[in-house]
Amino acid sequence: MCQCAVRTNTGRMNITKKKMDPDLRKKSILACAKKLFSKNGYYETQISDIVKEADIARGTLYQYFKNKDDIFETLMNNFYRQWEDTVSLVNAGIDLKTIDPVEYFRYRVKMTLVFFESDADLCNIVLKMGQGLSKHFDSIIKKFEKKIVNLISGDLELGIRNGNVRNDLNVEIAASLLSGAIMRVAYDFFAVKRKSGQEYGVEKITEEISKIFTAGIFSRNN
Amino acid sequence: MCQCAVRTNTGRMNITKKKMDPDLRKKSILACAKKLFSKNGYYETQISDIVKEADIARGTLYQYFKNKDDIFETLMNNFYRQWEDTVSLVNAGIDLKTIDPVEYFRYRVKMTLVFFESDADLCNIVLKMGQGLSKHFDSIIKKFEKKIVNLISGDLELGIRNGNVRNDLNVEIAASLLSGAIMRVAYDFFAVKRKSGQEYGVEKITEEISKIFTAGIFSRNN
Amino acid sequence: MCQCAVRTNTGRMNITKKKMDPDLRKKSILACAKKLFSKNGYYETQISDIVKEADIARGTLYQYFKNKDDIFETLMNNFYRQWEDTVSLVNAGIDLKTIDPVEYFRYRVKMTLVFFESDADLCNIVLKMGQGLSKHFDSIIKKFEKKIVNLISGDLELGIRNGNVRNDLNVEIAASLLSGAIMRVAYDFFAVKRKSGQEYGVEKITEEISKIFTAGIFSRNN
Amino acid sequence: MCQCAVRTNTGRMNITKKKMDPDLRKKSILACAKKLFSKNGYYETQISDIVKEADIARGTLYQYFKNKDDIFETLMNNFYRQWEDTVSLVNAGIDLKTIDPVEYFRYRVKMTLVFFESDADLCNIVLKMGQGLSKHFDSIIKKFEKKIVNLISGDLELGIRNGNVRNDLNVEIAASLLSGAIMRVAYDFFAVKRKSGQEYGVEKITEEISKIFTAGIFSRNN
DNA sequence: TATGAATGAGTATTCATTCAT
DNA sequence: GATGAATGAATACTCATTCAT
Repeated sequence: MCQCAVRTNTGRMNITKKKMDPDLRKKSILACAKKLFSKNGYYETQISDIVKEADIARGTLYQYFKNKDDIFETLMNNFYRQWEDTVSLVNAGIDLKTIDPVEYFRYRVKMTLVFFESDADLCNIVLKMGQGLSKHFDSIIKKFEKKIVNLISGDLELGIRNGNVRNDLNVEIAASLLSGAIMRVAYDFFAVKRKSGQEYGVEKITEEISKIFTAGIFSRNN
Repeated sequence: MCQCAVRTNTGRMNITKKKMDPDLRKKSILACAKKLFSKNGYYETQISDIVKEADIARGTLYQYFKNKDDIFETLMNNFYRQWEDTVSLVNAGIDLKTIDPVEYFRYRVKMTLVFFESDADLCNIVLKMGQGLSKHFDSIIKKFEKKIVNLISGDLELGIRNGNVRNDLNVEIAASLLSGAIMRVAYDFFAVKRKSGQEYGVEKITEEISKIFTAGIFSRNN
Repeated sequence: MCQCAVRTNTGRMNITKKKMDPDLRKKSILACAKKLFSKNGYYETQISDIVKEADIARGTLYQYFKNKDDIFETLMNNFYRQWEDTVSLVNAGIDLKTIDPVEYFRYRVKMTLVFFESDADLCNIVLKMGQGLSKHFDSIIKKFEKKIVNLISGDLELGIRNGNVRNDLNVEIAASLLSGAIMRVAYDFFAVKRKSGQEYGVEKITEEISKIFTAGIFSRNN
Repeated sequence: MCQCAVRTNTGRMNITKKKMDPDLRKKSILACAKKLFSKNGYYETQISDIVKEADIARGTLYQYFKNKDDIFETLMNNFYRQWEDTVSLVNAGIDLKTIDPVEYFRYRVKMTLVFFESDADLCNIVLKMGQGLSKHFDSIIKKFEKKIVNLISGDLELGIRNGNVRNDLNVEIAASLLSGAIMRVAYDFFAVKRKSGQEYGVEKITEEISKIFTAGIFSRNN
């Protein structure tokens, strides 16, 4: 159960009123929904589950959200905004002029992982269900997918212009590859809790990813 | 209030019945289902859609499949079997003793892409919906995911033992990364038809992936 | 081919909704179901019949009962409980020490008939469909059947010990016989409305049954 | 599986032809149906079950019977005819003029039990499902029920006229009671195999039933 | 005559949404 | 605002019966 429900028992027999700041209530519903969507997916999560988890009445939910889709969309938009904030260079005070390109790549990877690590449920929803949802959500998902690929493409093209990235690199393919690689690692190591094997932190994983893409996998003599 | 009808007979009456070889019919249903699952996902594909697409009666479908899940599972298992066949080294007559390690890596990547390219719908289903489905399908999906990661891990470990792969590579992370990278590229370039941009063939993409992982992304001086 | 509609909203729109005390509603559904099961049997009673009879929406029924079986089981359990209450000696303040054995037999018979007479529908369901239902209900039916036979057996054995019942009576056969006899009479005279012939009340029938069995079961000195 | 199927394998691959005397085939289907109706009841017995049990094709069944009801009706009518034969006095060469009334009662009871014992399945169907079936079968069931009650009533009235049965006996109630008693005993001891307790034969049970009813029904001088 | 693939009306059940209280 | 009983279109699945082979 969500811990966010404040109960103010005013009635006597079977009416239990709960007064809560609308903003908090909305957040609480979102939190519960996120948890359930993450665990069971969009289709296997029922309104009644969310309502139970949030400890509110069925009807109450509809005072905060137009419908089930609205909840999901809100979650996705939040995700999108947070992701933009996290990976933004501006917020970090990075100076493109002075930063070392490999350092720069490492930074991007790290921030992406940091973001995913910070909210396993949200990350789980996006990475797991990604594109398996109805046409309805396509636009939102696609927006995010495009953004991430564009970001990577931009970085790669910049690198090529600066001579830091080899100029025969196919940016389109590389961007697709990088986004798949990083998101999959994030999913495997942060979204689903690893049953066996060592747990790695963001630093360690960032390091490995950087090394692979920086120098490749094979020994130098190849 | 109640008409109390003893089940009225419902057999068809005056429309010509087309009998078909059961094997063909099953395949036909599977083909239609695959197309629709690929297009609309599992949850948004209705039995009635499949039945309409296959141009059969509702009941006919249930003579071939226990239920909706059964259809999907069959599809997934087919996918799994075909994938194993395609990427198998044995079938290709590869000799691990003599093959060049980079060549070997290129071969693995290529066969995976070949496989995904050969059946865009099947590939779409697996890559798109991957883990976003009900708990029900977890075992099948997980089996495939595990298999692909194990395969990559095995290859990497072999490479390390042979001195072809740098021995400080974290195999666990690298395997996750590689599977994500390759499957994402397959999805982007084969499953969803690219709206804009150039179309690349398997050869071209294999080449790019190999280059990135063989030597890294950055220029040698890094 | 497929319209791919994301579940359209289906809540009611413009018809006045009558809210009812849940307890009353449940009782009302049960009453309607009882009536229909009695009239048409379990298999020939459709959920849609019950829903029509109760003047509620399809979905409403499922807020009160898990499924069709659940309704039937509830009815049977109610029956069972009511029967126990009715035939219980405790409730009637009977003193086994002082009561005349024939009087005692008469009392048992009478209370059973009283019970069956009080609810023709319930009695009809049990007596009519008795053992002809699916394996599902076996346990409930069997429980009742066993209970009634045990009750009679117990009475007979007590009678034998007290010297009131002839000691060469085969209790097993007699108990089966008595339960069949009494329940059949109850069914013939209370459950199905007699088309022709005289209507008898509980008193009259009790009297007749007692007369027939008294001489055959009890010791001569009675 | 029914043992009645004669297989004449003429085809080679997947067509198996069985030629059988139409009368035998019909009997075989009836035997299988009886077994299944007895075990699972009318509604829980599927055509596909019967067909499997009889080891014939679905369509073949419909060459022998109009529909499912037809099979059941045939079974019921057979039952009815056999019962009439068994309990008929004529067949037994009984002389009403000379037979002792108690002996006569005992004979009736015994023949009824003999009949039920001879075919546990048929007996099970009738006794178990009795009146819990659809309106459709009502007429058949009712016919049998009425017949048995009439038979008993007739005997009792004759007894009264002859002074063998006490003249204050309520024939209507007694007939209902007797039919219920005897059929229940038949069901308990012959239709369902007794799990525990002693097994009694027809003689023993007839004896007990006679003893119980003799004293209560017949005039004291008997 | 035997077969069994095909049929489709019928049935139980679900669940997002509404609205009287 | 909060509640939760009521809604009913939608959906999966069944199974007696038919008929082309």
